[in-house]
Amino acid sequence: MQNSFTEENYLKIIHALSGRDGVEVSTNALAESTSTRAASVTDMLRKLADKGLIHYKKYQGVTLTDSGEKVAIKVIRKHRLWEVFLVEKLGFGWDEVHDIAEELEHIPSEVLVEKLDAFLGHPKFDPHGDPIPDAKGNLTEPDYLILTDVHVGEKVLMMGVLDHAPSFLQHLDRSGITLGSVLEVREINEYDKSASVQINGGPTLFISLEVSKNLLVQRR
Amino acid sequence: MQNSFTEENYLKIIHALSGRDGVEVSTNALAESTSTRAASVTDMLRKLADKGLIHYKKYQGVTLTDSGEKVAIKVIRKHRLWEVFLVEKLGFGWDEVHDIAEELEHIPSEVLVEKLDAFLGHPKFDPHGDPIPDAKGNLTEPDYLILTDVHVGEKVLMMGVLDHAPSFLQHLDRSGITLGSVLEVREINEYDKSASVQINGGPTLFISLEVSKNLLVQRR
DNA sequence: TAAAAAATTTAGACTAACCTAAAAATATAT
DNA sequence: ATATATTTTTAGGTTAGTCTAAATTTTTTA
Repeated sequence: MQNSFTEENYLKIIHALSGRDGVEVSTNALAESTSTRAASVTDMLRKLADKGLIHYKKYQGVTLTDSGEKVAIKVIRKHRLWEVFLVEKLGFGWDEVHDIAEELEHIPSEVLVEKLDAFLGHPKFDPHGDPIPDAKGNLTEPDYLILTDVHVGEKVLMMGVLDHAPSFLQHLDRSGITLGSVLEVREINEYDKSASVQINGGPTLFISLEVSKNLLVQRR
Repeated sequence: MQNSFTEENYLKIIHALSGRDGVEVSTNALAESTSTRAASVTDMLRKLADKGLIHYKKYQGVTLTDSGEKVAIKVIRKHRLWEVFLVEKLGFGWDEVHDIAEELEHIPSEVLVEKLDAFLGHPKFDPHGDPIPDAKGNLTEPDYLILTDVHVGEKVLMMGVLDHAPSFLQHLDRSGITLGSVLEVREINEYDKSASVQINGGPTLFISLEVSKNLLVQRR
């Protein structure tokens, strides 16, 4: 049986909120993320549970079943592949593609996804550095550091972002920080934890804690 | 205001059934084309009329208003551009793309369409030879002949198909007939109007009236 | 041109996905 | 440990798009 646009969105969001360790997701958290009311979420959870896509006991929160996880990962694969297409082929900025990919991710057709993947050269990461699940549904989150965990003097490689908000991404653009940038932490301000960071051996700039918390990096 | 997936489909189908001269389309014809019942069509027509997208008087059939025409042509533009993408970039066959394009055509975003158009090199025709409306909504149907109107001895260029059914397109593939093929009518059978046609100066084959009726060609 | 047939619309219902308001269960705090 | 606050569910409603069955209008035919 085929899942609806809405069902796919719930599964995707449960996957995201559930995290790597598959922790229970609350009704309210889902209401927040789906921009609906808790009562509507309860309706949908009953439906998803009936279809065997989630584990649901009243008042206890939900987790994905294996079958629900499979669906969620397929949606994520499609979302991230379309984002690569939009940026690499159509020339969109990384701050512009989320909403469009949000629509494209629900286009059904296995063969479309596989042909798109091949056309794009089987990319491993999307324009925000998020890993793209393979055709079999294997999704391995690389264990990056957050910039706040980097010590003064260390040089790291910019690998991804946690916040995908256009305003955040545009801020990075204005700072000259993109995927692959080399960041050297020069100084950390004791008072507000802001950092002085040298970008690609060039200009040094101040990065607020808020920004640091959303930058995923890799040592060396 | 934004039109729904379903509304867009009705407008697109009314456009198709209405033809160049904008003739009235009947409720039953729409029921047939949308795979719904006449009663459902009536409901939708009232809604589209309320939105000013169609001219509708009870029992009299419908035509598009200027505003409805605009929406229909935008959908057609998207459908045909996505078909070009699927065939030219992803390597689908012309017999495989209709259903996928049927989904993609409803993805909203003006800028997506324009970037896609540019990426594809502003194509004028889709993989079935149908003209692609430009960004301003100008759609000029070229006046092709149907193969049945071609006389014995004439050489024509294969420009498009009227039937988009996969089985028909696959039949053409097997016959070696594609867009751009040169067809020379050698003989027309008086009895069943089947034709002997030489393809690209090579093999000559028999083409039934049913097939001839669906081939759009141009004198050269 | 009246009767029969066909096409269309109306009436009343259904499902998916949402809502508000109220009730029930769980969590927190004194 | 009980009262209060928070979270979640239930109950009952709404809208878009569909349905069937019945009523109405238009078209065809005799």
